[in-house]
Amino acid sequence: MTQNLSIYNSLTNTKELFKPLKEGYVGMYVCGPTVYSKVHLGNVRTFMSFDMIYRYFLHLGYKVRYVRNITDAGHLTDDAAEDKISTKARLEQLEPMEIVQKYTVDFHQILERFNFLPPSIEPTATGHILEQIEAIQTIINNGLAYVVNGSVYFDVLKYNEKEHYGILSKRNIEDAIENTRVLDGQSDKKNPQDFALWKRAEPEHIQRWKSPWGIGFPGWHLECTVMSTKYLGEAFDIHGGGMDLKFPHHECEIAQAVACHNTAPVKYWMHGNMLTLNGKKMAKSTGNNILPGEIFTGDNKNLSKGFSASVTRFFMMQAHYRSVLDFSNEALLAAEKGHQRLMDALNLIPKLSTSNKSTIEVNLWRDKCYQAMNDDFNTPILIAHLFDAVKFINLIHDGKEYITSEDLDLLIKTINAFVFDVLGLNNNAENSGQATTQLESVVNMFIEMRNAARADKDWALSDKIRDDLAAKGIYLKDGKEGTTFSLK
RNA sequence: GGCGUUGUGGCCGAGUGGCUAGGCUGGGCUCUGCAAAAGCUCCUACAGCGGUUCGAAUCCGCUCAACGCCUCCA
Repeated sequence: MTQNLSIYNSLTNTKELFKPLKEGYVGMYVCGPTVYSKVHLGNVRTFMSFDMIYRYFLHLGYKVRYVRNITDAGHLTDDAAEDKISTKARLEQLEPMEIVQKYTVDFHQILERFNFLPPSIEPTATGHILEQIEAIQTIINNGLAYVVNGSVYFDVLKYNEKEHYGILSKRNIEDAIENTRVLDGQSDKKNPQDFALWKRAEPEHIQRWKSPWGIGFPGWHLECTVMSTKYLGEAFDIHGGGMDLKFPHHECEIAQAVACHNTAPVKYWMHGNMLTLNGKKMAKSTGNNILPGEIFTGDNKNLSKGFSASVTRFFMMQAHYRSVLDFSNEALLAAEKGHQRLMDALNLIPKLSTSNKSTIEVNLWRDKCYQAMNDDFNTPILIAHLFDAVKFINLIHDGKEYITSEDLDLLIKTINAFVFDVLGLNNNAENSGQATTQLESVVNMFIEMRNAARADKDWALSDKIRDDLAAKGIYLKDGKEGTTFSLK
């Protein structure tokens, strides 16, 4: 089962059979958030894709070390020698680490709400300044970086003499040079393509550390190289991130790693695609975004109502992680109904009766689920198969198909594994054990009263009970084998 | 301007050189006191124009459109 998993590798632009560097183990690094503001739903999508991937590896029995960093040292902006975190800090009269703390907590709370598994290690850039300085020194020693006025730059042209800068993003440095815009304040660089490894801190700059080249702060590409190497080794299996990080960020990571260790750092590069809103990429800077909190409350001009975390997750899992997904209220409403249908079927499982023969091929169905996931984590196909199971369950419940207890066990085991362990969905209706049991007994009481009324053909009372319960979010359904209810 | 991706039925979204995606919506039927649910069923698409092929929506070319990266960005 684990042998035929194939992964689309952005480095080769092909699907490749996944073979871990060390049998049975997976090392995975994913670029985490810059904690200078609230994450928006687009950010969440990428992390969710890799959460699903992490979950599937675990499900297959791999020992996974999943590293996802927190960028708390800030990134350079193009027009000032200071970074986002420091800029915001001054505006709000807060310590940089106060901003970091605030938005790190926010990030964690959001992910927890969406039922994310925590990564194995969540290192911070500020916690690895020493390692970054060491790496810079190594690159300088290897002749691939130079020092100017207290800053250190990576010498892209020099690197490109022996290596290919652009191997991931499929660019040629020569083309890049021709098309580079002339930017102000880059006179320190030998070449516009060069990127900062260490940046001198201006006097007003708040985040600053001592280094052999003076007081400053690390360049934004370096932390990922240093932290991935430290926790996963000089070469590791999977590096993930959003499509928009491919260039320059990931390209620079490759160059830095090669410059340090003379070895390609990553075997499989994976890139999740963007979540768009109104056909455009979500971005903090343009205001074209939805915050996760707004999804829950519905407090956004693009939303007619709030949606649960699990519905949102289901919506995202209905698209392949490498496809652009467009967010819309209409799509969310559709996802909500589909999600409900899936959960209703799962709730029906305990009520199924078994037979001495099966009229459905559970083994075949199960294999199809694995085939879908093994084909580059194709969750939309998996979900299509899950709806086949929904149909099975409903038909068995209606007495139109039959299943043995062995097959039922397999069905339950498989569907639970995929719905809850791999896709990470929640079944809200069965969340709180005791409360649910008590609610169930009370609702069943009403159902009995209503059945008595129906037996007397007292439709007025019967309908009143149904309508009043519906008004409280409890919906009755009259099936062949009695009345059941669902919560909304 | 350079590099790249995409264009699928009312909507969202998979996939494929010839064979059902799936979800949502709408129509019909079964069931039902009614409704809901469930089941069955119908509406059967692949931007446009050429080319390759026995056969293309799937491969190639061009056109149009959209998006992403080239600057911080999931």
